[in-house]
Amino acid sequence: MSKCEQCIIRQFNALRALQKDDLIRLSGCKTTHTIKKGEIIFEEGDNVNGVYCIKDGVCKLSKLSANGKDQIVKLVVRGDLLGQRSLISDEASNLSAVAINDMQVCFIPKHEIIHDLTHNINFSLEMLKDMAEELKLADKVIVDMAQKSVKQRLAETLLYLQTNFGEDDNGFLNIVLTRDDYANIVGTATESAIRILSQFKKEGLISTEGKQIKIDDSKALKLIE
Amino acid sequence: MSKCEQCIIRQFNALRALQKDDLIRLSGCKTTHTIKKGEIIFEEGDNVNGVYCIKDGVCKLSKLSANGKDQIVKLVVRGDLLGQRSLISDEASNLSAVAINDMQVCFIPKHEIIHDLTHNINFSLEMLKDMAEELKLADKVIVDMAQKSVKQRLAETLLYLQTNFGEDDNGFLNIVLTRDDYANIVGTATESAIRILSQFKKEGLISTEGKQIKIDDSKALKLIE
DNA sequence: AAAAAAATATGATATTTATCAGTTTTTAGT
DNA sequence: ACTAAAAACTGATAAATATCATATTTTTTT
Repeated sequence: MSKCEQCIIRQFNALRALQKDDLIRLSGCKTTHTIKKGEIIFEEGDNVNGVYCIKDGVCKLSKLSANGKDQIVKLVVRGDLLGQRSLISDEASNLSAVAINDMQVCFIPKHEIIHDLTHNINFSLEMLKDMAEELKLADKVIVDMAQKSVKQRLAETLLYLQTNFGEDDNGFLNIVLTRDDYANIVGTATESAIRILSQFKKEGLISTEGKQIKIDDSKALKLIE
Repeated sequence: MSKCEQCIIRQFNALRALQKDDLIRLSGCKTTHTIKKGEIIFEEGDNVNGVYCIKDGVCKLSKLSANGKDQIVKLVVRGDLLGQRSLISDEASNLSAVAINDMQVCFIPKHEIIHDLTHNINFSLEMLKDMAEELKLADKVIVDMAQKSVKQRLAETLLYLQTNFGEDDNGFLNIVLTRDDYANIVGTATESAIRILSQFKKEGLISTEGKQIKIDDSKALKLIE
């Protein structure tokens, strides 16, 4: 069982504000889990009862729309917390979380997080800062959704993945999404996402090998109108 | 000069967590302002240096997109705070705020808010809760933008205005927006917003008198596809 | 290794939305 | 009350995107 006080992951999120004794307490009650690719961590409407600290892997946060399509709102990655939003509001989750990769996570029960939030002002302030940052990002997504074309949004998504996940030795993006995921990030029909990726390929902006995507001309992707 | 400790508006936002002595301190350093319809409160990129508490009136929070159109992200109303997001992140504002009505606001300097955030855990927790609520709302907007048609979004906006602002004696919405504002909330071209409103009118869903809009058939508006 | 299922791909077409151009109506300023 | 400017409106058309149908490829299961 790994120890929170020795875990470097906490430096990436609000848990960095906790002191040694708090971390030791967390270590005692947290549980570590392996989550397989495709597994549902929680669904819209579930009571989450705690916070997940992502040690490794990626999951998608999505919301079902009236027309039956899932809209991916955010990718949650190594170092992020998952589940804080609804914990703080003390309500069921407004989003579903599904693993995109095999994941390693620690689950910290709600009670413990509440304890730290109410007793450690540095922790609540860090949480507040993180939430403010998330809100800013969400505002940006709203504007992009409302004002940019599907092609632009898809190009931006590819560039986002490049800067945030990097590339492997062969130049492929270090994250593999289905075409359906791309469509659900960008907010379009799966066929449209596929079509645009094909077009990018024809124009030499990207190349693909199965689900893997390589960005060949990021400059041109940035200039997509 | 009105006194914070006697002001009921604070019950509507995180300031409700403050005790009498804190409120008296705020009273001493806050400034009260009248803002005329159309006036800019702050712009994207401005340093806001404090938080506005809205005593009366409405303003729009918007962000300029690459194509030169403003996207309205949120309407800020009586009882809301304005400017917390960027204050907490300690950075320039990511949004512009423009008065839609004549407004009455109190401006509380950054330093004072920071003082309360760092010394009063109830206050930071209330702020955190408010921010979590905002984030949930933003997630919903993202999904709507991505998955619903312009017509649906416009219908929803009308219903939102009805429930949040109510109607006057003649049944008109208690808030008056320009067609351009409607377009910028919904994320469409001004002509498209106008066209859809005209269509709603023809179909008997709404009626208009200048900029004023009356909802005649909210059931039908809810069923728009 | 074969069969079934799922994901990817592409074409044809319909629908939605944007753009451009111009007219009418409303608002604001003197 | 008059004028100029801004906002609202409408039509014609173009562009973007969704939908439906179907083929191909990849993945999973047996």
